[in-house]
Amino acid sequence: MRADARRNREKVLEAARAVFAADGQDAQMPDIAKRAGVGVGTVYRHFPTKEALIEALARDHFERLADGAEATAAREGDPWALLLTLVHACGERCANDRGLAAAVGGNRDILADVAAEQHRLRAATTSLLERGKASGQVRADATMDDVSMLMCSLAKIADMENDGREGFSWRRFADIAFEGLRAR
Amino acid sequence: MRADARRNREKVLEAARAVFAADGQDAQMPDIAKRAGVGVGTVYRHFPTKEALIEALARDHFERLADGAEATAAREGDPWALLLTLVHACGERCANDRGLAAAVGGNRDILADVAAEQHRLRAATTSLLERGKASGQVRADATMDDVSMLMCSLAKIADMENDGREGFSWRRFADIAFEGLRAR
DNA sequence: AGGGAAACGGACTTCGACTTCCACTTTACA
DNA sequence: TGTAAAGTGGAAGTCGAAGTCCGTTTCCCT
Repeated sequence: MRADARRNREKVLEAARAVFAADGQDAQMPDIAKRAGVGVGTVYRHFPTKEALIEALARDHFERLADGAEATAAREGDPWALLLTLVHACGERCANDRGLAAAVGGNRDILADVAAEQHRLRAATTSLLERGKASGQVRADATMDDVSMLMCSLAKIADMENDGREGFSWRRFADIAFEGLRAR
Repeated sequence: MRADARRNREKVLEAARAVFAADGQDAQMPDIAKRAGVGVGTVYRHFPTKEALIEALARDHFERLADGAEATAAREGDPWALLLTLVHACGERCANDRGLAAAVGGNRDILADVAAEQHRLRAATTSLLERGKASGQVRADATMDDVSMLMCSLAKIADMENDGREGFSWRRFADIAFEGLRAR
């Protein structure tokens, strides 16, 4: 691959990240091209469709999420606090990136393309969840899917907060909903 | 208004209800017209834009939600159970109607148009919330917005469940997240 | 009954997005 | 340096969905 091509590919990815972060899934290709300082043709040379571009970004995002989750799961200490950390990290990222929020709460097509990363994320979360159950802090019937739902709903609330919905706070919501997983 | 016009208006509303329930916000106008057994021109005669049609349906939905909430709030008995009933009713309706789910979790334009109905819903919920606090079942710092966020997230989870997302269950999620409002 | 206004239907227009195409430019290599 | 292949830009093409228009039909009132 030619050097200028590789450079442009990076510029496109970088621009796409920014534009999708700001506008979510309905970011527009010409905007991305303009921001990258290239023509739309160049964008399409590197990513045959908009969906392919979204997928590349989604993979990137989920990789980071999974990395973060594995790092958190590897830490010593209070499982409850670590789980909360993990959930907060998800909220934080979704709040800063509407594209990610859309991907997390999004259609199954995209999620299928990042199945590997998703699996790592689930595995890390599950291990923390089990630790939490063992320590008696997490309710015994909690499942990975419960945490999944929590994360997805969190993505939605973060997105609505970004939309300017009064009184909405993803941090507040995360704290409350997460309490529902506590053993009693 | 002519009799046939009124009849057609009802047919359109009825069809729109069904199509939006099944397809959510991206239901298509020709589909609605076909289902109603009329031409698209007739649909546009009664509702100048797609948005106007959505708004009419949303108002209808929120009216029912508000009515249900007020009825629940007026009942005697355990405030906690009544609040849960109310939250479940919201989930149930969202699960049965993707249009409603989209409206609840949706853009502020639509919600602004049903401000009055939303206000009744909020008022009824608030009164139950206060009863719950007074009885010591609900955490003292809970707010109406917390319940709002819970309902919106519930709409999202119900929608994802309808999308066929494995392991997702709005009832399960409602129960868990709602527990987060319990006083400790 | 009959005339005129209201309503209807659905082909057509518009519009806004994604995507393609190709004349031109840049790079890499002999 | 010259040349062929790779890459570029952005105007034009395509496509799907919303919305319009007008000849035809239906209804209501006298």
